[in-house]
Amino acid sequence: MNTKDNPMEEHKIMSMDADKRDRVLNAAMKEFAKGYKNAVTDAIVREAGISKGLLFHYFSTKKDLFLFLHEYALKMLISEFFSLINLKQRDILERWRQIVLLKIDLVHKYPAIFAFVNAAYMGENDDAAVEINEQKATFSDDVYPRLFNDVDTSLFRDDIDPQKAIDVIVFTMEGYAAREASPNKTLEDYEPEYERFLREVDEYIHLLQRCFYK
Amino acid sequence: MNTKDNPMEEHKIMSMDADKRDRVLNAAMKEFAKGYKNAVTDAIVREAGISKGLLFHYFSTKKDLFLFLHEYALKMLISEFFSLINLKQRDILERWRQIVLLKIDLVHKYPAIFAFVNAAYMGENDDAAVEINEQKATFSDDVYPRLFNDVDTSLFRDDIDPQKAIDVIVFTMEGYAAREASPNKTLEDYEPEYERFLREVDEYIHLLQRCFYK
Amino acid sequence: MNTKDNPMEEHKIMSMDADKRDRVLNAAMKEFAKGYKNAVTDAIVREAGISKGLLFHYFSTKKDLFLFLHEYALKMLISEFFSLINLKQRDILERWRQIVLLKIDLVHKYPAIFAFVNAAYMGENDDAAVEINEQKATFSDDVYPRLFNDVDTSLFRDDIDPQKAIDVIVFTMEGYAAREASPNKTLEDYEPEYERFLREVDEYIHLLQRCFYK
Amino acid sequence: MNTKDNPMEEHKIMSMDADKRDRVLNAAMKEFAKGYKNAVTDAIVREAGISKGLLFHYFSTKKDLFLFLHEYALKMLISEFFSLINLKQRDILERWRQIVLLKIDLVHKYPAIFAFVNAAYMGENDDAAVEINEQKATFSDDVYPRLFNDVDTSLFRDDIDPQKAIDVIVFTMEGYAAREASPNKTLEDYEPEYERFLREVDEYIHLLQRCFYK
DNA sequence: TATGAATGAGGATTCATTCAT
DNA sequence: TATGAATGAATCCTCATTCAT
Repeated sequence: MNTKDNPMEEHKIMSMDADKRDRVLNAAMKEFAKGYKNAVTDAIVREAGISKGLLFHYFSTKKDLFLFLHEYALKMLISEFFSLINLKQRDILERWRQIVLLKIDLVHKYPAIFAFVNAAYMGENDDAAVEINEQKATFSDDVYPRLFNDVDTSLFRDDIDPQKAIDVIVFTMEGYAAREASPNKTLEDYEPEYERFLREVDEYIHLLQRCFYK
Repeated sequence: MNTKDNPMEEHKIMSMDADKRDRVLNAAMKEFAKGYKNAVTDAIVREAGISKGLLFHYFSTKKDLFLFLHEYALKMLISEFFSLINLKQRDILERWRQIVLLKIDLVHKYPAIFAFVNAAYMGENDDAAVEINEQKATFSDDVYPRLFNDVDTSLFRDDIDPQKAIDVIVFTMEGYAAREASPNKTLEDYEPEYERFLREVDEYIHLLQRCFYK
Repeated sequence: MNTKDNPMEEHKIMSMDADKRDRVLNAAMKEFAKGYKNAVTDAIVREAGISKGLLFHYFSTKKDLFLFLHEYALKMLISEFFSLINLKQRDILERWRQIVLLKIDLVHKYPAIFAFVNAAYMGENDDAAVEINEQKATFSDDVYPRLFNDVDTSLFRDDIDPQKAIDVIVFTMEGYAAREASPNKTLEDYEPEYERFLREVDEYIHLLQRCFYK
Repeated sequence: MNTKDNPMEEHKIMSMDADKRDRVLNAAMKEFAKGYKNAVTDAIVREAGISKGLLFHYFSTKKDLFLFLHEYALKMLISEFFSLINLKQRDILERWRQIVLLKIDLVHKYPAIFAFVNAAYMGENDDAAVEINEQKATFSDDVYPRLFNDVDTSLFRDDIDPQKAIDVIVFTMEGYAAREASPNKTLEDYEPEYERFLREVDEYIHLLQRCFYK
């Protein structure tokens, strides 16, 4: 992930006019949210208002576009995320509450990006799938340490392994999010539920505080 | 879910010679593990050793085959799973250990089925995707209650909500499984890791016992 | 059309049990009413309640079945028609009235046969189309002379060519029938119109009587 | 039928290079002369010298192509026909002679179009068949009134219904044309017969003049 | 850079016909 | 005779990618 061989910085598309580039990338994300195979390049160029030829001038293949986009989306979300989170708060459970609120904000700010990243699967055996999974792995390897390495483990009871406790907290945090997220729901469907989400998250937090903290 | 009006029992394919049917269904699962769109009917018939015409004699469309297969796979796994699990053990953490072992067994017994069910996506907005999601939802609605409704909640500390505690346990159980499962790994890759898995699972179990139980 | 090389008499199907044969031929007519290409052998055997193999035992190809059926239907209609018509009446206009009534009767008695014969086109360039057209030509060559050769030409004005007058009458008779027949109408649609038909036919007859007859 | 919202004018194909478009439409007509089902898209593109993809770029389905073609052919024949006919001549029998000559001209000028329009069936119960029939009905409803509404009925004998007389004339005109036209004949087959045709047409005309006119 | 017409291999589905029983 | 499972060539349509301008 060092800057030297970062494919993004050197990608042809970066020399495109910024406005147009945004149109292309947004159109592509929107289309790829259907899944790689279901996405059609024609729809992308139509939505972006550019020609087929130009798309393939900048991205030599559909796969190239997809891979670039995935990396781009992931990087954008990460940098946005870390620019907003307050890493001063070293109580992991309090941080969790913060993360939940931040995630809700980001989903609203970049709904298309989330939809795209979630849908980015491509079917397991495809050649590009490997690269995608590597990107996702890199994402985790990059993000989780930054989020959870510096937490204040002195808050935990002395008779428990802090790393395992952190794991349980993270699994719960993500498990709950996954349970509430349904592929068929739209942003509007979530709106009326936020209060419940926050209340339930607090209940998990309190439970874990009572059990894991001194 | 009762056997009488189970659409599976009445499916044309059930009148096919059992051996051949198994070849077809296995070939189809293997191919669909790539994802719906990536799967090619030609590959299925080649692998199954039957003609294209015969496949479409039994399944009127690719989608029909896919949907049948998904239901079939889910039902088979569920029934196999429940025929092996000991529901007498009402300590949820002990039951978890059992489930882990059972899952490892089943993954070895039916690797293709697991690969298929995991990969079964179809691209978000397809009409059939809705059916798949319904099947998956039905699966959860059917399986989780049977696994976790009758656990002995008297083991939990009196000052915690047992349902939330169960949630945390289930999230941990599944989160750990998901973290260790990688789409790029084959069965052989897991082999040398089982001891570590079991040790780590035990560590989570002990942590939660110490924190959640009286 | 002489008996010696009449393919019908010698056709394999004639050795089939009469009831079953009727089921087959009716089913086939019904299906071929959609047009040759649109007709599906599966539908025929399903409707007839016989096996695919048996159909192809009796008719070596779909084309054979179609051709046999066409000849069969035409012959049946002709013989039925001539068994009912009174050829004593030698006034061509009176005979026309008779023909109209007879045709209405026959359409009601054998709706499927009429539907089939009308639809029997097969697309011009097809190899079988030639044979069909020959059968239709033979039909005309066979029927028209029997219907119109023996009419009483002495009724016509002396200053007109009787053959041309007969032509005009036949053209009118058939043109009117074609104009009223619509491919989208069913038998029921015609029901309430018969009175109008008969009245209009009479008007043409009177017009031609007044103009052509002495 | 007004030009403004004529769907033809707006069809994608109209943006194709005129030469190529003609090749495509001619090839399609030639192929569809076999009937809708017998026509094969491969043959069309081979004959037109374009790729499969291009055909389906302009016509989203085979049916779309067929329907467009039918409307196109009908419209072209009608406009050509009316641009040539002299509607000053209000004697219907004289007009008939004109129509016959005109038709012969048109059949020579556009043999493929005539072949196509005659063969355009599609099999009775298809949804598109309904549209075809509507187009044909519109055609008749459009053409006949323009041809026969303004004829000079004062020429007819006072004791006959002019409308019925016109009907008889039209039926004769069309009946004779249909009798002489055989689906198996090619243009060359007709060549040596024109003199006979014209003579016979004149005979019918004289017969009807003598009988129907004052 | 920018266009969009053109390509053609690839894929799902149909259906007449065969053949072992 | 009778069955119906099995075949596979034929057909419509899709879509990533190229290329002349």
